[in-house]
Amino acid sequence: MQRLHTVSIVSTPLRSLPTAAPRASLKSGLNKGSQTRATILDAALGLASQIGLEGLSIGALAEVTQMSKSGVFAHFGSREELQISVVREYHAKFEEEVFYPAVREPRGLPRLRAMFDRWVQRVTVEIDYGCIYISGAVEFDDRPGPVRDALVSMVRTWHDAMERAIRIAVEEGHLKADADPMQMLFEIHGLILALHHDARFMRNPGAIERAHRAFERIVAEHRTTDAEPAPGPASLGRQRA
Amino acid sequence: MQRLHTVSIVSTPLRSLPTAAPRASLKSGLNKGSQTRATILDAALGLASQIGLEGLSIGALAEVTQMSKSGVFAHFGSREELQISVVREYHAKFEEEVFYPAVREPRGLPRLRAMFDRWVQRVTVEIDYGCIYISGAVEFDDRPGPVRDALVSMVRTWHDAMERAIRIAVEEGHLKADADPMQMLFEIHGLILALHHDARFMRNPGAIERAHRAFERIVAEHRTTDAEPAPGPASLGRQRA
DNA sequence: TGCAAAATAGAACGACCGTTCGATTTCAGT
DNA sequence: ACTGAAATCGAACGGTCGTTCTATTTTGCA
Repeated sequence: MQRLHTVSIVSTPLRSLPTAAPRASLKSGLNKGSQTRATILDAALGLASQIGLEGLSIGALAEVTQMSKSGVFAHFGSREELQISVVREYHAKFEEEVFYPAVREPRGLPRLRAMFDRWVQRVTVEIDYGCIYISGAVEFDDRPGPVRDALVSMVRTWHDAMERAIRIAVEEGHLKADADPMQMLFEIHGLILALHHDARFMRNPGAIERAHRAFERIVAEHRTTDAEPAPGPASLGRQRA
Repeated sequence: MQRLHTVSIVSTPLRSLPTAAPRASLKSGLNKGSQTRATILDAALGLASQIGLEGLSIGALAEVTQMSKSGVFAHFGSREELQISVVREYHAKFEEEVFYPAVREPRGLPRLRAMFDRWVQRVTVEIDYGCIYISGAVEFDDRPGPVRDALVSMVRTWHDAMERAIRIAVEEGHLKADADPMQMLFEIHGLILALHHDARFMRNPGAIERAHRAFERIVAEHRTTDAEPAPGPASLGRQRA
């Protein structure tokens, strides 16, 4: 029993167990076991983001990884545990690509902007990959159980981090004191969801630009006069198309 | 081979047949057949909005409607056709509850506001019911086929109607001439998605108020000085909690 | 009222699902 | 190199799925 993967992004109930608790080798930490487990998990991530967490099947996963069904199964003990592991894996990837780089930016507007930019990237880079937070939220919105709980917990963690970034931008004097962080988060999150919808489902081009424009409008509305300069039109083309 | 399904809400290819075209009885138009078909469809609608279009199973549907599997099946000919029928049924309900009443409001801002208000209601009244447009978009965003096509077509139809309402508000002089209807639609749609997410998945109270506040902010930003009066705080409590 | 047609039931199908279990192979520490 | 443990396989299970077929009941018009 050792604790692996936390929920991180700070400030969440924390707590976790490795589900199956393999007798870890003392050094490298990479048994043959955890190695193939990682391989499976990676394949599962891709598969789940295409057909959804509910669509994830052990049989399909076995085929993709060239293993036997029981071989795959043994690593997780149950389908549900596999789903939860996938959620955790996605969360880890999300942190690595969105949160950690952004939090290294200076406090206030720059950090907030970095968070949004990277969030947008994550949602659109996965234009053929799918955001598990979003698809999972829809799949499990009235399907109680551990998978839903895991999803809610991790989405909330990320939202909290985002809200904190907004709050800091107020503290730093970049945003007006009467800005409502929860309201701003609500609206910004809406932009991400609309982007996901328009880009992935409707296949409308130009959704990325619209999301950025809307974000800048929201920021502009709450910005103090002495805040750091607007990003200018250059920032619209900043991210790789 | 006959061509079926309309899209309606005006201005779309139009055309329709009842999917299976039963030899209709000349008067009431309600065979025993189409009667039970309607019953099944109603149950399917409820079931699909809980577990999703993909989760819809003929067996479960048979159990709910107290029929045999083959009895249910016979009405649609295939699971896929059942799914498409459900989508169409939802579309019809959506039109009836959102579009038609709103389009009876005066052109311009009042109509636009009515559309949004009713849209919000539709998404939140179904707080234990689920919006098939939203869940379907996520389920089928990379699952090509007739179901996806039907979904896209109907969502696009509604979005077009909404965009037209915005454009009319500009023509009527309620919104500034430089307002960008597609951009506004993008942002407003984001509010609906965020509302759905926060209310249904995160179970955050206050999402409805936040959606309305954000909408008013968007409108205020583009409103001309001589437009009709702002709705005042009363409108926030207007819809049944 | 009678009778064809429509609607429904019931059983069976092959396919895939998650899961269990015992046998077998591969790994890692000595 | 040996050996116990970990990892993997292969077959089988009961269950549900969508679908097909044939029989039976119900319906609606003459």
